[in-house]
Amino acid sequence: MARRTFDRMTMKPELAALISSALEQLVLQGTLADMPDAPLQIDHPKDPAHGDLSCNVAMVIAKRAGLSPRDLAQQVIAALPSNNLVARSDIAGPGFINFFINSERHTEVISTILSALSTFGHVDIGQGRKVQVEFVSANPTGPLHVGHGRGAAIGDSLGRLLEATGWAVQREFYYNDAGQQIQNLALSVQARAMGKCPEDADWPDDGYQGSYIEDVAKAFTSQETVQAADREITASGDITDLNAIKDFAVACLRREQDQDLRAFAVSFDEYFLESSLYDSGAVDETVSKLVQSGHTFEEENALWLRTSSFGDDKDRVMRKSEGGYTYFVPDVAYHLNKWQRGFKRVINEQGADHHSTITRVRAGLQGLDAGIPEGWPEYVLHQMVTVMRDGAEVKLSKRAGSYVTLKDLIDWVGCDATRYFLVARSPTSQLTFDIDLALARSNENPVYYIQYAHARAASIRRKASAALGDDAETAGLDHLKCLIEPEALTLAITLGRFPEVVATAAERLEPHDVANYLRQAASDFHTFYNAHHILEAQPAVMKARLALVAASQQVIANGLNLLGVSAPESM
RNA sequence: GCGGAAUUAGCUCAGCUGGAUAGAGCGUCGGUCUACGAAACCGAAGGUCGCAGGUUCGACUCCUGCAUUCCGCGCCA
Repeated sequence: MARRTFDRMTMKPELAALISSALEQLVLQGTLADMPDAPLQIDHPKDPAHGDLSCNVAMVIAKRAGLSPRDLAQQVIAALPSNNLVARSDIAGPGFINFFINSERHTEVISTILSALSTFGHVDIGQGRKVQVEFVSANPTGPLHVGHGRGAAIGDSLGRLLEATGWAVQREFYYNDAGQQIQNLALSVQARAMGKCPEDADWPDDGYQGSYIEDVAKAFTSQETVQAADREITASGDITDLNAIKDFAVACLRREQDQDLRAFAVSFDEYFLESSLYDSGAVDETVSKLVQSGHTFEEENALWLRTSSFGDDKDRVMRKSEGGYTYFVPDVAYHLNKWQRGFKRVINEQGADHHSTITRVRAGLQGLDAGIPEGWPEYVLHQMVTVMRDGAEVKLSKRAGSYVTLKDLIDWVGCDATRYFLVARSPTSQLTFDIDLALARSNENPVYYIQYAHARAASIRRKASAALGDDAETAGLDHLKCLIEPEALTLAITLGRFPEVVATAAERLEPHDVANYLRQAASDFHTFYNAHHILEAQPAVMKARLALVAASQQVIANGLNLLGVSAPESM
């Protein structure tokens, strides 16, 4: 039912139906023994000479039919029912059937866009089902770095894509606020508060060295008050009270991370604290369930989980000989909690350096015998980011010391460019972030290239509306058959592909598809703009072109929105 | 050593889950503003898709080896 919104917006299913009935016809005639079992494959050819859509069915079934692909293709074409979609069809190459679509069918999408507006591209695949996207999930032990930025850009964009495809999305940030690293944080702040430096002999092992630790220490000793997402803490100033330092430091860094994320236009529905799993007893409960299920054993004073019976290469310690749990135990408890909250679908976006945790967490969940499917949860892993400037790698940040922060990037190149660059490449590729390119205000820079297309469209429409009033675009919908130039038709075809791009990007969990599409859409728009004057054409043509411009602006805005990048009216 | 990811034009990267002559952008070279925004457009040059086999009508895509790079491999998180 909901699928039909999608179907109406693309011509593929319509063409598939025509070909299917042609094949049925051939079966009735006895030319074919039966219908092909695989679904028909219909593609957009790269070469315009190969038509608008093409189908390979003749090559696929030729052998079984005992005919040459080209002969079979000829028969398929002859058996095609009459319709208003296909203007012409050809046989090409080894047996492709190429279809040329009636140009009115290409431009009718303009009406669809101008009535759907910001919902054009939405496709109801999820049908309101719940999905959780967990991303960023940085430890509150320091500022967010560029890797977190990549996770934030990808995760948030995934959320937007899933929303656009009909899912009820919940965005969650998991705070590891209970482990050894938090202890190190508190010790580092304490050391700073006592006037020590990382160079000193008695500086804590594995202490954090960035200058932000000094800031936290100063704030603590001067008894400042910090407002983090869900709590307010005033520092006692007592530098012997390690727990007080810990709570205060965590609050400080959470606040800083929250501010960075806000500057990055990323927000969350839920901040889930690891410590709450200890407080509620969920961790102990998880452990005893695993023990009951018989998937654990004791050895050398420690409790182990047989992760190797769930695909891990060796078994893993759950409870250390000194009594504490290893980090993946609360992770399992956390994911059980997600399952119990009713998320039949969960997507975790993380850095690829955490790859090894996947097997462990899934193994723990299987060991619970809680009816959780084997491949749950899903993971999207992104590879490392390196930052280049003036041809050299940038490694240090003033504030964090050892890594470039997300805030550094936003300060250098702005939120839009940062988000675009971090989301525009496949998560599986290592990413080189070129500061000089991101700063360029020219066609070197894809962000500005796309935004410029949007601003240009807005500018023409402002001029048109001042000269002609606001209804010229609507009137243009009655004259769409005036759009006959190849540049106009190419643009309209590209605009019409948008819902398919959104659906595919959401299904494959690959937001960079949208970035690539936008570059194509912007390019087609610029080409059309340069080839044909809009405001000086004959009235009917002018109005039709204005409608096309309005539709282009809308689609580019919708696409940029999926990436969390702004769509400026002027630049 | 084991596991994961990557390898495509000088550079940065796509390649729609197996389709036609492998594509963009940048860079290089050459054109286009007395008209709606030149932050743009048009054209040219540029390739052994890391290497070797295999699967089939058809392979950058799938399978098996090999090479190189990155990331993991703790009773750290």
